[in-house]
This record gives sequence, C-alpha cells and structure tokens, in this order.
Amino acid sequence: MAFEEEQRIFDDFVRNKGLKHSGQRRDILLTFLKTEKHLTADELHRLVKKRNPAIGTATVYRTLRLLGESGLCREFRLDDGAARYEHLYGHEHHDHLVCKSCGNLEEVVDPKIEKLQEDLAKKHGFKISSHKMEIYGICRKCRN
Amino acid sequence: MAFEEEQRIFDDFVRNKGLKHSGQRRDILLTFLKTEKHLTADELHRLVKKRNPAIGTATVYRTLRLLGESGLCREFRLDDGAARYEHLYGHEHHDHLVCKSCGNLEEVVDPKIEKLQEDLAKKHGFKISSHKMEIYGICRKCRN
DNA sequence: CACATTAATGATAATGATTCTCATTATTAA
DNA sequence: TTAATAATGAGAATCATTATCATTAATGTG
Ligand SMILES: [Mn+2]
Ligand SMILES: [Mn+2]
Ligand SMILES: [Zn+2]
Ligand SMILES: [Zn+2]
Repeated sequence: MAFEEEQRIFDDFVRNKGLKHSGQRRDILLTFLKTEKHLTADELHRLVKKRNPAIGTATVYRTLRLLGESGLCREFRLDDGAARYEHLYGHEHHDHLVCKSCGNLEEVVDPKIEKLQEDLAKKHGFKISSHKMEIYGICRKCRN
Repeated sequence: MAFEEEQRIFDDFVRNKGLKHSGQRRDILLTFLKTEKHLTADELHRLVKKRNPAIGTATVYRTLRLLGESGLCREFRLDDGAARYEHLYGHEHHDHLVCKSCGNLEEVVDPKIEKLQEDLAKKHGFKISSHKMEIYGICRKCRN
C-alpha cells in the first residue's frame, strides 16, 4: 500500500492530539489520497462509500478538518460556493485555470506573477498571509 | 438626486424586459448605489429596511439579480462563502486586498499582472472569460 | 483478556444562505 | 376603470455544513 508517508503524518497527528484511530478515518484518508481531483465533501463521501457504505456525512467533514489540521489537505472554494479539498502535502503552491465547460481545474504557477503580487501588497503596506488566483474560461480540450 | 445615469440604465433594462417598476426596486437600487462597500445580501437588506422596513429578503435577492443582469452590479465571493455585491457600472476591473483583521477590501490593479495572466492562459491553450485574484493578509491600518 | 475511560460514529436536528411557492397586491397599457 | 400580468412578502424548501446525543469502538492498564 502506498501513501506510507502521508499515513505516518496522520497517525502522528492523531497520536499527538490524544485522538484515536478508526477504520472510517483510514478509509477517508486513503480515498482522498487516491485521487488528484479537487473534490467537494459530498463527492468524496460518494467515493468513500464504495469502500465503506456505512460512513456518515459528519464523519467525512470531521475527518476533512483533521486532514487540514495535519497539513495533508487544503480547503478552497470556487465561485460556485461549495468547499473543495486538494492535496497539500508534497504539493507546491499553485493557482487554477478553471474550465467552465468540463469543470476541470488545471494547476499553474507563474513566479513572475507571484513576485508582482508581493510587490503590489508591499506598495499598499499590506502584509500577505495568502492569496488565490483563479482564471475562468474554456480549456484546450473543450475548445476542440 | 444623483445616480441619474444608473437609474436610467435600470429603467431601460426593466422596460426592455417587459418588467414593471416598483418602490421596492427603487429603494434597493438607491441604497446599493449609495454605498461603495462590498455588501452581502443581508447587509444590504438591513440598510434598505431603514428606508422601507417592510421589504422582504426575497425581494432583495431578486433585485440584486436584476442589478447584475443590467450591468450595474457584480457578484463575487470571498473565502468565507457568502456572496457579496459591488458596483460594476463605471468601475474598472480590479482585484482585492482582503484584510483578515478589519475585513476591509482594498481595490487594486496591476496591468503587468493582468498581462501575465493572459500569457499564462495562452500558454495552456486556455481561453479566458474572467479571473479573480485576492490577496489575504493584514492591511496597513491594522498593522498600526 | 477484562475493564474503565474517553473519543468516534452516524442519525438526525439545527443552522445560515439562498431560492421557491403561492396567495395577495401593485403596475401598466388600453 | 379595467383586465392582464408582474411584483411582493411570508414562509416553506433546499443545499452545504455543523451541532447534538445516544451508542459503539479504541486505548491503556492490570
Ligand atoms: Mn489544485
Ligand atoms: Mn471591489
Ligand atoms: Zn474543459
Ligand atoms: Zn485591516
């Protein structure tokens, strides 16, 4: 089984917090790790239920919060409102090209833009803690 | 009374759509125009009720949609989930510096960043329809 | 292993934002 | 003034997410 590194991180996190392990948490973690998609809690829940049909909504949300706290995942939201989750561990910061046709998210980074964002903030006396940039449009595939 | 231009745009829009005028719509429009803040529907509703206490929630949402369709306002959402509305007519595209301490939004534009965003999309064969960029952190005032 | 302690779970209720439904009222053009 | 029809507001419905709580499972100890 892969993801030993991530599993170890989560195990350590759980132990250090005085929490307990559970089959549900393991199922959710592995299902999350197995996809590189940007899933909503509901989409992840559907996937996890293939592995363990009894898992409840609340447990998915609760575990997602723990994954966030342990540094394994990151929550963000597009303009559609629902929260989405993506891998954080071993993934550099990046922004997204969001296709309004197929819904796919392409991950991109432009160091020049990142630099200019810092300059822009500095010029306004603003201390950055994070930023987000999304470009909406039609992806190459969908344009044919 | 100011905002003649915006009022004419809205009147034309209503007429061309075969809709009707109403005191409520006028109250909501004027209240919206009078602030330069980035309000949620609920915040706007509170303000409008000072002018007309009987106005209902649904009417605020319905009118906000019409303002959007007529080009007078733009909906967007920060990472907190709730939709916010800002003036669109007579306002250039801009991005936001979002202060996590006082909640203030500062409007900014950097033509160099805008240009690099286009280049970035082009490089990926992506056809842009819009984009959003938000920088989160602490504003000058809040840093003391 | 048996037990006590305490965290985890899942069903379900609750919440907050937004939309829908519908009976009533207001606007408009004739 | 009237007939046609759009607009309104109250409240129900919806959707994503969180809270509550009785029950179950995990953990450390003897
Ligand atoms: Mn991503
Ligand atoms: Mn703005
Ligand atoms: Zn696409
Ligand atoms: Zn501030």
